[in-house]
Amino acid sequence: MIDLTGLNDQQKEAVLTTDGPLLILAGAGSGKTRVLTYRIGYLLDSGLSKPSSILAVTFTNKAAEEMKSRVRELLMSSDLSSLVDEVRWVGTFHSICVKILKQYGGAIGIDSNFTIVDTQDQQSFIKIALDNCGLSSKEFNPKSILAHISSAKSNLIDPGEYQKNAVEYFHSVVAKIYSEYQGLLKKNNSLDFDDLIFTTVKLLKEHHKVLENLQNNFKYIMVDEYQDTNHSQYVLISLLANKYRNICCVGDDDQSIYAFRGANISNILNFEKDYPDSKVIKLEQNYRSTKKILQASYSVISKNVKRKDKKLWTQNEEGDDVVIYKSYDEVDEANWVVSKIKEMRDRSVKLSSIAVLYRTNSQSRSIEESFLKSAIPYRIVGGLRFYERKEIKDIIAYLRFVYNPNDVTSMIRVVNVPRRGIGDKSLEKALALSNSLGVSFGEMLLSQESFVGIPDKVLEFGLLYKDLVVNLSKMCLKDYIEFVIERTGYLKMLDDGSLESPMRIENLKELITVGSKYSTGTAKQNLGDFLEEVSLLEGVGEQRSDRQNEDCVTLMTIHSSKGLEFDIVFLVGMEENLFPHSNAIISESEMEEERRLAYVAITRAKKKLFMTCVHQRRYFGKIQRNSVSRFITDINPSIVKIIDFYDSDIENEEVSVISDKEESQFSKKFILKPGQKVRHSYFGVGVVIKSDFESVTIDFGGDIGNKDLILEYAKLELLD
DNA sequence: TGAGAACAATTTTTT
DNA sequence: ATTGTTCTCA
Ligand SMILES: Nc1ncnc2c1ncn2[C@@H]1O[C@H](COP(=O)(O)OP(=O)(O)OP(=O)(O)O)[C@@H](O)[C@H]1O
Repeated sequence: MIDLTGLNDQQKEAVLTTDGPLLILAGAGSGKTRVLTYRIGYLLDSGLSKPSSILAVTFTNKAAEEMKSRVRELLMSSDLSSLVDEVRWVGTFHSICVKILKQYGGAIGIDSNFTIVDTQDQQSFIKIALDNCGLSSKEFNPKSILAHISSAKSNLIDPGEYQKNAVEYFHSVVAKIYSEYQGLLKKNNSLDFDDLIFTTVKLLKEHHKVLENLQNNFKYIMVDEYQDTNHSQYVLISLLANKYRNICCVGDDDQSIYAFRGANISNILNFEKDYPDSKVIKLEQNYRSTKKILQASYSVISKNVKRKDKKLWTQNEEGDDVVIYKSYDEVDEANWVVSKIKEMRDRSVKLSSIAVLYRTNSQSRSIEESFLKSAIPYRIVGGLRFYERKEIKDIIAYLRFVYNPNDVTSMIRVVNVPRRGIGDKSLEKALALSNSLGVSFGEMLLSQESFVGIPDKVLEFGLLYKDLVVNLSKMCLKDYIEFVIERTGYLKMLDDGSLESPMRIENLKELITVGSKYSTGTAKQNLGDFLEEVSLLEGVGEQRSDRQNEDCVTLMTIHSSKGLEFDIVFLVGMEENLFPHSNAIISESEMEEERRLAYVAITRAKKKLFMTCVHQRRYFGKIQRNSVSRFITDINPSIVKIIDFYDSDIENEEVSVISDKEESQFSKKFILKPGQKVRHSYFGVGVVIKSDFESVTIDFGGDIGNKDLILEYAKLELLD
């Protein structure tokens, strides 16, 4: 039995409103995901639906994972554990579309063993496309072209239509490349991320049978984080829901943070127009955070002008002040965070209840280094992604070529890795041969005896390929991956005693671990599923067995933290130009998105929130100074406690906190004249060069030289 | 063909 | 600052 007593009245209503269109519009931590989870549980428990008739989608892997695990937990504790494995249609938009395309894609000429190309592959294809069109990739930035194509695809615009709409010269170039690019993908039996959705929509629109089939199957559809859907995803959902109209969308317009990749808030704002018979439920009680954290989040989000005001309340306790640490540089910042975490660990706080969040992936570097030194276990989500690492991509390329003898792209990637003396010339010759004979490159290698004119070195590679193919059905996937790494000479190549080699070998071991999940059946049977999992980037690298269950701190971008919650959150790099990011500051709408992002970040915290900013930070190897983020100064000072870096060496930092307004007010009154001698507690004695109301430049002489300080925080002592 | 030099890009966020 | 990409020459 599903126990609904853990829900408030509105939540209960949302769970029990099973039929007809339903929109749940609610702020952070108000239990939206909880409602979805219980709704799934209730649908199953009441017998209203079979597990396979429920479709629940969201946008990020992390959020999908969260939803899956919450559903599993609920079912396990409600005597419904037998159904857990049957709830199959819970996942990201992309993974759902892959499932649909694998099954029905044939109708529009999609081979069921298609590969999904990642960003790097996409860029190579664009470069080739440019080349084929006689255009230079110097003149036309491949990234920019890709961005245009991607946005076209999320709006369901195909190359032909794009061409028609093109006004500027650049657009017509994009149109040409777009068309060429699609041709290349097709030839390689590949789809990119945007294609997964676009193609599925096309399939549903063009093949009524398939659409009907799926419409009949998905009796209940639920979408989490609906504010993040783009046009193509919106159309997809509308199509699927059009029969039963039992569609439940959940979201929060204040948490829309993916507009940069085409997400459209009007999808959620227009829900009531799309479904005039819909019911709208608002949830206003926050169950996650303390009063102070909630207040901080409100003072940030309420500054957005293009926003429907909604206010959350909570019965949770007042909680502690938001602690702000102003550090010297990113190393100091990281060390401070780690030292705080150490203190907490010593007070037996669970590390898994702690998260460090940042705006950009690059910030994880300094934090990670500090963690490594301190030996505190941590886990980085996303970032320099596992699957993007060269060694992983290389082995995957071998596997793909084995799986699909047509996959020339993968073959080209590894044919000479490690070095086999196969250069452009030999390769071109061999490729031309297979092309002219109309056989796949793989087939040609396998029956090489029957072909003349293959270069010697390529023949040798062919023997290796043959061996790989033959062994595919002889062992399980885990052993097979190991075999490939060994047999191709890849391991030997890596093991060259260089600095990175142990790390790379470690990564390959991790890949083998991912493969070990497929323990039943041969590699031949599982390779397809494995490759699909890997290309959907579903948390590879986090599945490492030794890390999975270990109690460790989570490091991730704010974007990937959406939908999650932690007792303790550290928000690092709270500086102007970093967060809000410099690229966003010029545009009003992007600025609002940054602010929503800050709102998401703050509302991840349940009990304690720390924010840090630095005095100076290395950026492209250069030192940059930025002022404190507006998202810090927007918070009501009465719930904030500030700690400055030069005090932190002193034993008890709590004592030296400047929290009274009087004190900071007082220091603000100083207007320093050039030539004034001052003493700074960190840099020592110096001479003022120039000063205004807020900041001061001081020459400390020697190695330190000129420093720009913020008057308010640099507690300066005047000397005569 | 491969090694090394010269050069360019990288750091906004995800699938 | 670091890493990857392209160019040049032996
Ligand atoms: N009625 C309730 N009673 C007790 N706890 C609740 C209740 N509703 C939600 N919670 C708790 O509040 C927290 C936030 O819930 P949930 O993650 O579902 O919110 P959300 O609205 O999805 O948040 P977000 O918008 O940030 O994703 C969870 O820890 C959940 O267990």
